[in-house]
Amino acid sequence: MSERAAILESMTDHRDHYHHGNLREALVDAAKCLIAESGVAGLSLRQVAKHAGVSQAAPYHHFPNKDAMLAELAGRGFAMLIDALQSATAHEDPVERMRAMGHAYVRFGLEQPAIYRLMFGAEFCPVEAYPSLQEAGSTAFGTLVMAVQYGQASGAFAGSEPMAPSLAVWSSMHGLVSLLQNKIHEKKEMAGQQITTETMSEATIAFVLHGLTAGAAPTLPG
Amino acid sequence: MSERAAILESMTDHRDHYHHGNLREALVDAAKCLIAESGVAGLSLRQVAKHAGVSQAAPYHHFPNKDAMLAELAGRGFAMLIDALQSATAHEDPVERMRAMGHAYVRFGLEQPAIYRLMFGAEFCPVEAYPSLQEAGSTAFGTLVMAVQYGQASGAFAGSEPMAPSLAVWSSMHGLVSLLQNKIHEKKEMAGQQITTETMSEATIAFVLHGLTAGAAPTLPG
DNA sequence: CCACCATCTTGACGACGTTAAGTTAGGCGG
DNA sequence: CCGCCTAACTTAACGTCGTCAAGATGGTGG
Repeated sequence: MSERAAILESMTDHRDHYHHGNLREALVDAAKCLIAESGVAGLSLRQVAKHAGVSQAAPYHHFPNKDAMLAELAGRGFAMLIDALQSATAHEDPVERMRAMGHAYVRFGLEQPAIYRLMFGAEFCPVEAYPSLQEAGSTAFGTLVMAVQYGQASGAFAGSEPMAPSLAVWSSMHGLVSLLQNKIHEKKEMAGQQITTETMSEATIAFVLHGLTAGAAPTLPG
Repeated sequence: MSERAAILESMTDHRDHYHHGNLREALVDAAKCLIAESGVAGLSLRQVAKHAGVSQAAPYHHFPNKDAMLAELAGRGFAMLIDALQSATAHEDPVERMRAMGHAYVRFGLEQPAIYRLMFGAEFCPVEAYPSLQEAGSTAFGTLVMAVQYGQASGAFAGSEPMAPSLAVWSSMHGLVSLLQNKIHEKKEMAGQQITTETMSEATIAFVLHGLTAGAAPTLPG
């Protein structure tokens, strides 16, 4: 019980011991919290440290610099995204699987907008500098490619080359998330139409599915 | 001629006069230059000032703060984008017009990646705080909507409601630009395929056009 | 019981955005 | 033609930032 209490304490109160116990996790949690409030650009390492109840320099004993900490956040984001995408494979029907994948992607982007921008923003935390992040991104994309292949193999999707349609689908979903994050459907009142997040997602995903299933998919020169 | 010489001088040499002459333009130019090199996040107002040959506080006589200067940059970006999109209307054929519009959009995003990210990044220069930017964005989107309407009216595109397909097209193009900016086609070697920027754009635009022309376009609940 | 060493603190450096107060110089009334 | 007015610019400063160096702390193995 004492150990359990110590663990609980280390997760809730970070000021009892000089040695924090689990500062790394506490920092990541604090960063995740602050990033969700103020965005990536508004995040400061000093704020994170203060929020975790430690001094300004403490984080440097757990991360080489700020970018590395953001990379850690992005890495966890990729893990969450991959999980969400793979859970869509519960659907047997290729079309429904793809639809579920699209919805999962959009849901992740809207529930974790700051982390999503961190992952795909290309402006913070140079993803290029962290090979593990590139690998995570490739894994996530691979999940989509496999779903496309699954649909093509079953005859539900046109074509046999999965890369081009996969790229198109990913582009569409990524763009959709960007537009939804900017709440473009709430501004400009969209010619009087009442467009919600759900209808916009539904419409775009349906548009993409329509492109996947009907006619010949565009191909890349192999 | 003396006046002309003064103007030319003010555009090239910014250190001759205590009164700069045209510092506002010089600052915008310097910012455009620096932003293209180091990205939006790496831009500092002090660097811009130094690059223009003035002191650190000089910009504050022409812009209330850094965000306002970024907003100016973004505004000019939107103007460029709108011009590029509208030039696509030179094509009579609705499909070719839409294809040209897509290519123009992608070209802009790849030729001005930093400004593009500034315009659509949602992280810098809060677009929400500058109504003129929102209006510019709506104008740009309106250009696309009109092209969709044009295609629907001529029977080339399915459906009669332009908003849903327009959103889907915009999403796809925006996502495509993001992926291309991150050079996702160069990494991961794409299963051995040699995918270039052009083939990827072509394939995605063809995919979108296929969705626009074939079958029933998805609709939004009116 | 002590010495070790990872962990954390304090203090500092340069760069940043921004403001305040002073300086310069072109233009206008006399 | 002179002197003032004011916009445009300067220097100096404040607080915050990322980061590093040097010192303090305290649990743990010998």
